[in-house]
Amino acid sequence: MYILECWIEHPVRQLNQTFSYLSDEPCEQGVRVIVDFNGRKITGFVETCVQTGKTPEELEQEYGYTLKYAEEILDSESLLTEELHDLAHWMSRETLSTRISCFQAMLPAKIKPLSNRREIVREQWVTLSDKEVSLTPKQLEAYQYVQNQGTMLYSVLRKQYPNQAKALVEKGALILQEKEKEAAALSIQETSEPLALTPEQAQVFTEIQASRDMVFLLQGVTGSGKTEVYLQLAQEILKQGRQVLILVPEISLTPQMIDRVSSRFGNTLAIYHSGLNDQEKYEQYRMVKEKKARVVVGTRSAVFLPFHDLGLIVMDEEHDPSYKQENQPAYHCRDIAIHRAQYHHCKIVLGSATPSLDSYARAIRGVYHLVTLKHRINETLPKVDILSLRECMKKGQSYILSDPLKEKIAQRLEKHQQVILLLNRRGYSSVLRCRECQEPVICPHCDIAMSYHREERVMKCHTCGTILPVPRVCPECGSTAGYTSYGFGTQRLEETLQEAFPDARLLRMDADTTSRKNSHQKILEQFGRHEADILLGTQMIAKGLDYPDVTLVGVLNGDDGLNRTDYRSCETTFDLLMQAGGRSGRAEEPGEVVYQVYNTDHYAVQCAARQDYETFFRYEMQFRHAGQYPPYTYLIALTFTDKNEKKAEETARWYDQNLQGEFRKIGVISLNKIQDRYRKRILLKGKDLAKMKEAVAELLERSESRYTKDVRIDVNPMVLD
DNA sequence: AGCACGCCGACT
DNA sequence: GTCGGCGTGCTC
Repeated sequence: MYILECWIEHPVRQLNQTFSYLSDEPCEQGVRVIVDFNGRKITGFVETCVQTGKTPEELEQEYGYTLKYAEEILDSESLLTEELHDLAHWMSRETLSTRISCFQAMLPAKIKPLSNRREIVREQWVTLSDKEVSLTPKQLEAYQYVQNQGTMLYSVLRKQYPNQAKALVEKGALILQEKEKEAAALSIQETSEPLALTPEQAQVFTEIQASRDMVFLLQGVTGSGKTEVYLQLAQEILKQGRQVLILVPEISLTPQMIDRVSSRFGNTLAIYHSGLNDQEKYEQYRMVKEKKARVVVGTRSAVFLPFHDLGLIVMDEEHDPSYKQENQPAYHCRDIAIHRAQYHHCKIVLGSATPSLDSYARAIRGVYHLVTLKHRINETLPKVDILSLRECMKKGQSYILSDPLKEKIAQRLEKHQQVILLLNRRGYSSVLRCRECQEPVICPHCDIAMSYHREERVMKCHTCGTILPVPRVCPECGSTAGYTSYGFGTQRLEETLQEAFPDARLLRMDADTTSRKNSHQKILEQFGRHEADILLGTQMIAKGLDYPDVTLVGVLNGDDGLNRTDYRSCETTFDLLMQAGGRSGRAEEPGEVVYQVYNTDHYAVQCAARQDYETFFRYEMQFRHAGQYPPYTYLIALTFTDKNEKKAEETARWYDQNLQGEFRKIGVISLNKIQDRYRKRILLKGKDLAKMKEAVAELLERSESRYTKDVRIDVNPMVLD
């Protein structure tokens, strides 16, 4: 008899412990079992399996309760390597989340320990049997068809010989076997040869190669050729027979990165991202596990793939916020990647034009090895114009599209060149305010102003998705005076542009036009084929795009982000402006960039215009120091939600009173209500993250269940809203 | 989270 | 008298 210690599939913090079950059969750590848990059949995840000679009665004496038998063992071998198992343990301590939630985050949906998981797709294959049977001429033909193939899919045979296939199996001439569906290997020809490195690239390449350090921060201005350095480093690792992981922020937004990697490494490549369905993810997972995939390009979740022998991890655009998972477990992909690199004794290259302040500060302190690419390949920096919207509006110009920008767009259109316009706000106008009382229309479920979408003539809440008609009567003051619009979004911009340039072909890209699968790629490909003159959209178009015909990039309301209260708002604004600058003039034509902003003198705007990361870094670090924000301190955010505002408040206060340690407590702060749930937050700020985590973990441990549910914990939060 | 147990209001 | 409201507690 065996005793299985199992983690139970359960979202509740209180149940972050193993439960013991009996089994007559042994099994490995990391297999799933079906168990009866308080009358429900749910999935468990085996932590240990220990043989015992004791009888059930003796065990009952020892445990103080009756152990149940596990009802079914689902897997014959562990779903996780030892490394990944330990990683889950480490991750749950780092992120203060439950063990089962970590396992779930690491495994593809098909094999997650989830009770409602869907089945792994199996398919039927036929092979020849050695049995001698008499066949009709047509059956013989079908038999020989299989003989030629050796083995083949039953479904394919049926299509070819619909009347013979079944008979052959029934006669015993063919044997039917079930197999797990395998991913079709990508059949891409390896077409592209390594490019010659510039002296600067070569210097960086050899510095990384020769160094014995593990973590590298590659800071390179946009267009300096970081990708080629990654690819050549990867090439070296592949020669040694080891695997390479290339992490990117969002696959659909970086099609050009995929193209380059796949044309270089061809069919040893696996691509892993959220756009794949469950079966596709599972197939890629197995490709990695069986070492069929040597190079993997993937988003955040690809950092958990079961590599055996990683030789290199590359994390492109390391500052990108999509590397941080906002759901529990709220992990940062960078931390996981570095942890895995340690295990595999391999190098990890964090690359960015605008590294996160945390990473750059670490690089300066020598924790990471800093390498830089200061020059663009074509040696031309884009010319950046900072246009003051204040000035333009004083002259009575449009606050959407100023005259100088309009002028520049007209010039490009005349020359049949392309223009990209960035505006970080979708919809038509950001808010509608009552003409009488000036109150905006607020979402009934969230404390957030709704935005007006002109095409559908409705109000939308961008937080919860609620859609409402424009109210005829102001709910605040009862006036029927109507509304005035303030601010503007991508829809309004599109309209203004079309009026100004009736002949221009426009493409809009934002969350409203890209809701369907692959619509990102379609829009980008269309633009790439020059089927449109102007691409306008939210920041999703600011990432790694590289179109030779684009000679003008405009950022509208580029400093909008500075108005946010978040401590990172300058960093994100700077990043947006820098990325925008990098999009223009990457080929022969000189590029031009226009920032249409209110705060022309702000250091984030000024430094971005000069593509000057170092100066921005120095300014921003002063600000962070003054406010004692990261990277000078560490933060842990605890958010409490409840439909009942008093309950949320009460729970938050309980934590506020009971959390003790060497850190400051900021709160209790009321956040916006979202989807009818009130949110309260406490922020811990301190110098010793380990001690802060310990204090929170210890309090969670001794809390009653009413205090541990609906608590969201975020260690090193990226956004504080 | 579910599901059972438990103690007070509106019904046959 | 009982059916059922959902507060509270437990899950090997």
